[in-house]
Amino acid sequence: MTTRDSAISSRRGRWQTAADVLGLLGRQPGITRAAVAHELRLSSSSATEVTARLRDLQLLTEAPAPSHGRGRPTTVLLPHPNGPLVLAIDLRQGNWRSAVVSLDGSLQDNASKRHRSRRPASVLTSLREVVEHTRDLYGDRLRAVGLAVAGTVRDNHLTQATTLGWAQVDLSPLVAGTALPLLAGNDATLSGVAEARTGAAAGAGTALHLIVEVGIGGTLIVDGIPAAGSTGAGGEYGHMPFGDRALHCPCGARGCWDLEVDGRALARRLGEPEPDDPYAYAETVLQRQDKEASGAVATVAAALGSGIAGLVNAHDPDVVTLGGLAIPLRAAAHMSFDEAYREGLMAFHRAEPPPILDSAHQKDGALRGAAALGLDHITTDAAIATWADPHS
Amino acid sequence: MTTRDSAISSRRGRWQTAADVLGLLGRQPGITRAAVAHELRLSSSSATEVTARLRDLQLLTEAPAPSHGRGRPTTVLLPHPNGPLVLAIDLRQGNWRSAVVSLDGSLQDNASKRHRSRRPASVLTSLREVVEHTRDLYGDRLRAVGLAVAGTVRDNHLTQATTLGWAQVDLSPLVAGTALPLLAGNDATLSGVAEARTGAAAGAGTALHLIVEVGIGGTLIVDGIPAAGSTGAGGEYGHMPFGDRALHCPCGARGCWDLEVDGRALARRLGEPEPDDPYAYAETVLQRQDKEASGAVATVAAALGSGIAGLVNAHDPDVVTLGGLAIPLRAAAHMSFDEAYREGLMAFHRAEPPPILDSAHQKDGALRGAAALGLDHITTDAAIATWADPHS
DNA sequence: TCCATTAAACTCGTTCTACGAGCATAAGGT
DNA sequence: ACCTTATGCTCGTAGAACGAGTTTAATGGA
Repeated sequence: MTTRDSAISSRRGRWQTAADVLGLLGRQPGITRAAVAHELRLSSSSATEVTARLRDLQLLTEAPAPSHGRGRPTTVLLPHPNGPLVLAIDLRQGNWRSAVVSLDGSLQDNASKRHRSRRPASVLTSLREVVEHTRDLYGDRLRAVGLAVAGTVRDNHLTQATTLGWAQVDLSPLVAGTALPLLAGNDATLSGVAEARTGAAAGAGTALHLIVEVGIGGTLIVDGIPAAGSTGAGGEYGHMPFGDRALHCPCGARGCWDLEVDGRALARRLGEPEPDDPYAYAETVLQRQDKEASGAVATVAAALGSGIAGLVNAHDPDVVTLGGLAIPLRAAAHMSFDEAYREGLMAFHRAEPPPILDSAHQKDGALRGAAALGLDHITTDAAIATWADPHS
Repeated sequence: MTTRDSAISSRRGRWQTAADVLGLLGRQPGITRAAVAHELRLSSSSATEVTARLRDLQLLTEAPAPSHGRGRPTTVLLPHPNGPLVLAIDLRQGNWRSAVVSLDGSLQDNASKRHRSRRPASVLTSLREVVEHTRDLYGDRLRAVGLAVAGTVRDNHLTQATTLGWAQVDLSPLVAGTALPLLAGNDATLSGVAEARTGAAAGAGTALHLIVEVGIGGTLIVDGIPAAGSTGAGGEYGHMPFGDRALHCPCGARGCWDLEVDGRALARRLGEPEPDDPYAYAETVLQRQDKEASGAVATVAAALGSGIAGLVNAHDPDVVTLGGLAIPLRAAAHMSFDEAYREGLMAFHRAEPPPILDSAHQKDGALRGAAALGLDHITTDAAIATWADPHS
């Protein structure tokens, strides 16, 4: 009992306040030291102490802040040039993107590449090279890898990835041999996290994020944390039975909302066969000016608006953010969308319906969400303790 | 948008560990001191210290625990006979119930009374008498009042309460003059909290709780915390458009799930007029043995099962718990319910569908949830500090 | 019966975060 | 120049949690 295996945590919460400061730095880049002290309710002496410790550890640096009115000027907290980094990767259907991220969430060394082959082994090898290259470049400064994938992730295994056409893929080879922790998550979930942390839903207690690509994905985010569910499959709003029960969904259920809001729905309305690439198909339909196309778009936009209303009734979010095709879809048929949204709301919500905003990060969302996942990992109490004393 | 200035300050306060211990006492009544130390990862010296402090403050007492095998026996932690108490109240349509709750969540002094008049002023006066009587009985030991109401609550104001027929009622008169904090919440939400803490969903990371009474209410609970939404209206699953869009719901929207799963739906299926009391009507239909009734029950049970499947697809809960009429409804038409549930699930979930369990607390759920709300309030760092030094 | 074994509680000295009080500092305003 | 204001710094203290070592109260075998 005396020799407890708690070698990791010398003392509980020892670096907790330091972790909070670094977390704030990621959520509000460029925040001043005085603002940090105010937000975390620290006394000025504590702020002095914690920043001094973080400076000593090469976790952050300070630069003079532009002064506002009287009083001694404060400093802006910035990530240290030798500070820890995270590699963020967004694995998409046709390509991947990566970036190296510092504690303030800023992206450097952006890279991207189309898949030569879409087979898991090939893609993972390609990504592993990125990881190793980054590792060679930054050495011990690189502390974690955050990964966004278009699929359901649980314990670093893909359990479901219909868009990629993968199944049961172990993602851990990505970091095998590097001793780097891999933090993987669903792309829609992570883009929602990015919106809630630093995007259009920043500051919202409850935020709902929805992305239309092929079908619809999304996530409910409460206080910055996504409701990931038991197996990481939380946020599959596309498979709520909002639609026509006569329609069979590839998922096995019937009447899925998925089938009403994407390129497949547009094709059905236009009497055309199901497109191979529903995303590209939807983009072409959205560019057409004819009456038929705009009618189909209006119908689909209405299905989107009415479903969102149902989710707003259920979750009562502060704000809803949209990504992917949902943005041009709404823009192309604002009237139909708004009407369906309002009519689907309970009277209770109609006086002040939650605003529906276009996502601020757009295509960067998933990458920034992956970055946030990685940063969360390296700004924990335990991770800072390890950084402070690697031999502990 | 709500600003979350307090969400950030997760700093460990002076009494934080003591608060954690008391919180554990409420979740696992009868827990031993050794188990607490193990769960909170405290060293034995810390456990000694924290229990000693809590004993000195008359927050808990210790009793010898039955020994299991060798070794020095540990003690069971029990609420102190002079320790703090919470008054829990469940305000229902026709009556109210109350109980005095100690730190282990046990209910004493149970009371209940039918409303003489259903008008807000009359009911609130009646409840105020309960509060004052309890206050007189227990003095300073009474620290908070937890209240469950069948309506939407925000900042201790009822903003919506169709079953009670109330609107915009300020609940604070209940505690006016007593300086007691009032913690009010929705009854469905709170019964879900009770299930997640100490009931059928205990230990679940993500739990979905659904209650059918008149319409359907519920809540999504992540790590013991309900997703209350922006204005406290989270969990209104009854107003998702799972149903027939031709049907108008009193809420203003169309096709609400609400209309498919309660007494009103049964009446519609049976070709009868809408009942005045859909709950009682449903109970009589459930007792009928004829073919027509069982057909209607099967249809309604299927609507319930299929909607739950949609919510499971969306939230991926570890477990679903049922309350109210949902329990006899499922029992009466298990086949229809199960079939609709399975068919509505995505293939992904079919291998291992989340279990759907009857609630453990049944009619006590809301009361126990109100108790949990109150206990949460008095087991915070700040509340313990005030208890320790009332003059601070 | 006695004693080794075991798990847990207790004691003591140490570490270290956060704080309060008081002082110093760097701006803007008058 | 001098006051005002907001902020940062220094120093001493409080007190929670810890590690190491010791004690205690049970079981179970010799």
